[in-house]
Amino acid sequence: MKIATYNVNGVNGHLPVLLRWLADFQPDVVCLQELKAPQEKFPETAILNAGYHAIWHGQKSWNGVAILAKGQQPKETRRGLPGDPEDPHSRYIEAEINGILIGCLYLPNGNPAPGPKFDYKLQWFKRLTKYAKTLLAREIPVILTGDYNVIPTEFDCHKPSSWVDDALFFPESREAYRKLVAQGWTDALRELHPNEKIFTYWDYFRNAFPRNAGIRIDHFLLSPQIAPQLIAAGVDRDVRSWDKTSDHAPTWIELKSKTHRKKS
DNA sequence: ATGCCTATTATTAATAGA
Repeated sequence: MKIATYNVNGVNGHLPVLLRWLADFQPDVVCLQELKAPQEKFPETAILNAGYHAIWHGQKSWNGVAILAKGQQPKETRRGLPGDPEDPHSRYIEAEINGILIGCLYLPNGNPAPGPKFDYKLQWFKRLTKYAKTLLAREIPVILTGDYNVIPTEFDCHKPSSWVDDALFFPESREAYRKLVAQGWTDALRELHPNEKIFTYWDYFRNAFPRNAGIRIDHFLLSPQIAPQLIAAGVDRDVRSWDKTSDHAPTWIELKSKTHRKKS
């Protein structure tokens, strides 16, 4: 079972790239962020024609998240994080698929930092961390994936010195991520590739992709009830080189199916 | 130190992204 996360940076603006990638890669589940489309402008028909059923939470201009499942309807279990009913941003949606609870999140960017946007980022992080703890307490297979907008360590970026004034790399952001993972989550890509430079985002600026000046900010966190099934993880870097592409690349994991697990 | 580039919304400039 292949599960991917992809910050599309405009689901309509980059629809051709999304459809081409879906056709090539054939993931079973996809979490999308930055739809940048209101609820009624989600390209449901095009995605259905590609073989995927979807749930989504749109928003005009910014944010927006979706979960796609190949050949089946995702069973929605939540939209919006608990803790602030007034929060107007569409940044969290959750579904049950094949007995796995999948949370798709788009954590706030937080720039410029410090400032009110950074405060919002840390507040949102707190809500996520609190909610994540309740998920772990249920002792079920859970995957929290998406654009965390956090560079976890110096090793997760091309040149740490150029990110020190950025909300993605602020000590508070990294500490919040560290605390979240320390609840008992497995950072899937780092787990399987502890010594590899892995990037999921490259600036449109500065010729960043050809220079491989990237950062790792799209993450998969696995609960202990699903982590043992992790068999592969990676980034579809090629997609970042396509014409009219997002500044993120699709990031994915592969899980052993339960029936196979019993054999090994 | 700053802007670089790109998408969206709304009119050619502002805002946000990271």
